[in-house]
Amino acid sequence: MKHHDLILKNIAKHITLEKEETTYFLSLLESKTVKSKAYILKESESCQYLNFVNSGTLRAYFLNKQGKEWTIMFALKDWWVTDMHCFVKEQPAMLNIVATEKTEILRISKINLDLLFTEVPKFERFFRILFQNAYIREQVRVIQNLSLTAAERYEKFLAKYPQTIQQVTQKQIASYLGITPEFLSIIRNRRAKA
Amino acid sequence: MKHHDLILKNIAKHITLEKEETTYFLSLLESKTVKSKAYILKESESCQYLNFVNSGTLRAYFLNKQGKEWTIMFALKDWWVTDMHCFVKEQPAMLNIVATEKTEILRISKINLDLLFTEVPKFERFFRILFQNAYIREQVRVIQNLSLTAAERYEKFLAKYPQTIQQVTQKQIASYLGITPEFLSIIRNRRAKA
DNA sequence: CGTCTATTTGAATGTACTCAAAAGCGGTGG
DNA sequence: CCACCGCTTTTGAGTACATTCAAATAGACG
Repeated sequence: MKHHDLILKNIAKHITLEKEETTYFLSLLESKTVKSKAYILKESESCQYLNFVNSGTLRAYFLNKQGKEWTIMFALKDWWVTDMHCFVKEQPAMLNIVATEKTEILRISKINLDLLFTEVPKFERFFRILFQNAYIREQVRVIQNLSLTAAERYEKFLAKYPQTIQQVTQKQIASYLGITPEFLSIIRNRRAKA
Repeated sequence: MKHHDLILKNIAKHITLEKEETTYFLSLLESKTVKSKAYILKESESCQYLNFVNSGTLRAYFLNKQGKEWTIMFALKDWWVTDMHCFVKEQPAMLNIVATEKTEILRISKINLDLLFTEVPKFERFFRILFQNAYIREQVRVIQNLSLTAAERYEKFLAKYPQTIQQVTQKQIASYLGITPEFLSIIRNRRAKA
């Protein structure tokens, strides 16, 4: 499988590119290999890139004032991820993004993305649909966080993410669910008995 | 102030329209007055419209299996609102949308919106930016729901929404914050003392 | 093998909920 | 215009869900 196949497939879900548009698009991308536990973004840094996960897994998290981690998302293969707020508004990052295993990304800088929108306006459509879906997903998560117990949220998590989610610790899952690792341990224990 | 001034200003925040594009866009809109407590969308109905609030306030909420309401958003003047999931995927609505006071909306059907994207591709850009911002806002809400206590979330709510938010009851605010009305009452009581 | 971190377990505590009842408030009809 | 009805808000007691802190155990990695 070639380097760019996955991202081109991802894009083909929503728009159809001409050959020269494809070439142009690919020319704007940078490829990068990220070691397990290496960061591609740290809080307070500038957030210049929108990242596509070609293989591996990234985890984006937020550190609150008490120094606790809250996981915003696990970005698996075929996902897009960045600190969107800071990428868009060109402000220092609030999120940290770290690889939970060896990960290959393709990334595009804000400058190049703006260029892309100008040169190939079709991409406005692509990202319109991408953000539309992202918005819907976050809204569903808000509803679930409001209306479900921790145990129910854990079930949803298991249903949503494949078991293949490598190297993700329970501590990290707990921080995604909004609970302590100790309490997740209790939930898992009860669950195993039932 | 003319009927369409607000929505045109809203759009002008992100894209610039030619005169005939403006005319065409306006021709796709329907205007509608909604009485206080009237619904513009009910669960299981088809969700055909994307709505712009010209004046007044709408409230979108979700009913869970136990029959409890969870408020997804208060859409004030100058906001866009619909059950996005069902609008996009053309599925029965999961949300209810109701006017908390007399409200004027401008709405566009899915068919007309698709037409608009074809005829005036600039609107892809407009909605790309709109959804991008919506996504960022929901993500912030997720972070806050995870990492803040109910009392802290209430403070954020007060800071975010103007006092002018009419006719909104504490019960509804509680359902937005993810707590019971009883507990919001306690929070307000403690707050008044401090 | 030793070290470091993750996970489990338990006791004590805090946050938020349920249920019930009283008080407040707004709208409607007589 | 007032009385009543229905809904919202408040208050309180008892409870459940989830956290904190501490200590023991298990796993991962160099």
